[in-house]
Amino acid sequence: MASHSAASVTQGSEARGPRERMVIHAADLIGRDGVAATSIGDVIAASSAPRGSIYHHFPGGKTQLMTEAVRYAGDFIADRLGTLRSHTAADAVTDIGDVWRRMLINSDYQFGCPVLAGGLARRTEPQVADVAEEVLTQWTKLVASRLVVEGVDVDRAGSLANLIVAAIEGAVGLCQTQRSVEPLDNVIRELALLTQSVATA
Amino acid sequence: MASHSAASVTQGSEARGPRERMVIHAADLIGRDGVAATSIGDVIAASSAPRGSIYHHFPGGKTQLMTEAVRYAGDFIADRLGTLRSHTAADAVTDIGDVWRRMLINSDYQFGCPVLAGGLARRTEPQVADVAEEVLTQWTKLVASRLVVEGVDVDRAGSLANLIVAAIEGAVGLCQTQRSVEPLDNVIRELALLTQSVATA
DNA sequence: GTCTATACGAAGATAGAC
DNA sequence: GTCTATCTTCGTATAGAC
Repeated sequence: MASHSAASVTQGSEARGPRERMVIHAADLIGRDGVAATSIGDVIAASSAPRGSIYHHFPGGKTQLMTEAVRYAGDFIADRLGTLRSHTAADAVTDIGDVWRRMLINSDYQFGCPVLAGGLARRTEPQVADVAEEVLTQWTKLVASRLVVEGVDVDRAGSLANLIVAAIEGAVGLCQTQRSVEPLDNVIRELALLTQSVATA
Repeated sequence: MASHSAASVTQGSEARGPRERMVIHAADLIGRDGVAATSIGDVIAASSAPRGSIYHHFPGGKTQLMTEAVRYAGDFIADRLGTLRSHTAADAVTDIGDVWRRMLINSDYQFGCPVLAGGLARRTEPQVADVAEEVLTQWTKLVASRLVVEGVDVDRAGSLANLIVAAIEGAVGLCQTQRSVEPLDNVIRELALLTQSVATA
C-alpha cells in the first residue's frame, strides 16, 4: 500500500496510464465526496495526470469521466464478491461486510460507495445514475445467486439479497457519518443471523 | 398539497416566514440533490425568499443554512415516528417504511434522506455532518425504544434498530437510483418478518 | 429586512500551439 | 498527448443604500 488513497479502490493505480489512473481516482473521490463535489481538477490532482489531455481522453467531459468511474467501482467490487471463498450463506454475508469494513477503516471512514453516490446524482447527472442502477442490479443478482447456491430458497433469495445490499449501503453511509465501524458490524451480525436461519429453513 | 415540492418535507411552508421557508426548502433540496449540489440560489428560488436577506437571517452562510435544514428534516421525521399508532413491532416497521414510501412516490423518487446526505458531506461540511450524526443516533434510539415497548429484548433492540435504520436509508437510496419503490417494499417486508420473529422469541 | 451592485474564486469547457 | 491561455457560467460572500 503506497499512499493514503490506496486505501479504497486505487490499489496498483500507479502502474497504469494516465487515463486509467484518472478513472480510478475519480471513483475514489466519488466514494468520498459524491459526484457533485468531485471536480475534474480534483481528479487530476489526485491522479497526477496531465491537465491538458482530459478532453482528449474524455471528450464527454465530466459526465463521461464520472460514468466510467462508477462502472469501474462496480466491477472492482463485483470482482471481490466473486472471489469470496465462504462455505455458508451466513459466512458469505460476513465476507461481503469485511470488504467494506476494510475500505472504511483504511480510508479513515472517508470512503463510501461510489455507486450509490452515482445513483443519488440522478437529477444533475442522469447518465451516471443509469450506470449506477445497472451496477446495483448486478450486485443484487450476484448476492441472490450466491444465497441460492448456499441453500436459500429461490423465491426468497431476491428479496433477501435486496435487504443485504440496501442494509450494507446504508450502514456504510452511517459509518461515514459516525466515523465508526459499529453500524456496519451491527448490521452484518444481524444479516448473518437472519441469513443463517433462512438458509437452514 | 399545493405545489410539486410539497411532496416531501415542505408541507405548509407557505404559511411561514421567509426564514423558515428557506430552511424547509433547503431540507427538501438537500434530500434531492445533496449538500454540495444545493446552492443558496436554488434555495431562494424554491422558497420564493428575498435574495437580500440571506446573510441577515443566516450570518453563517451556506453552512448555517444546511445545518439548520438537516436538523429540521431530522425533527420532521422524528415527529412522524413519534405519532405512529401501530400495535406490534412488525407493524411499527411497516409504518416507518410507509413514511418513506409516501415521500418517495410523491416526489417521483427524487426526494431521499436529507440527513444521510448531510452525513455524507463530512469532508466539505463537517458541521452539517455533525448534526446529521446526532439525528441518526436519535432516530436509532427512537426505533430501539419502540422495539423494546413492542416486546423485543433490550440487548437485541439496539442492533436490530441499527439494521432497520441502515436498511431503510439504503433502500431509499436504491429507490431513488431505480425510480421504483420495489427495493423499499422488499426491505420492509424482510424487516417486518425479522422483527416479528424477534419480538415473539 | 430587503435591495442592488460587486468582488472573488472555482469549475466546466474550448482553441490553438507544441 | 499534452500544454497554456481563455471564455463563461456559477456560487459564495460583502458593502452600502433604502
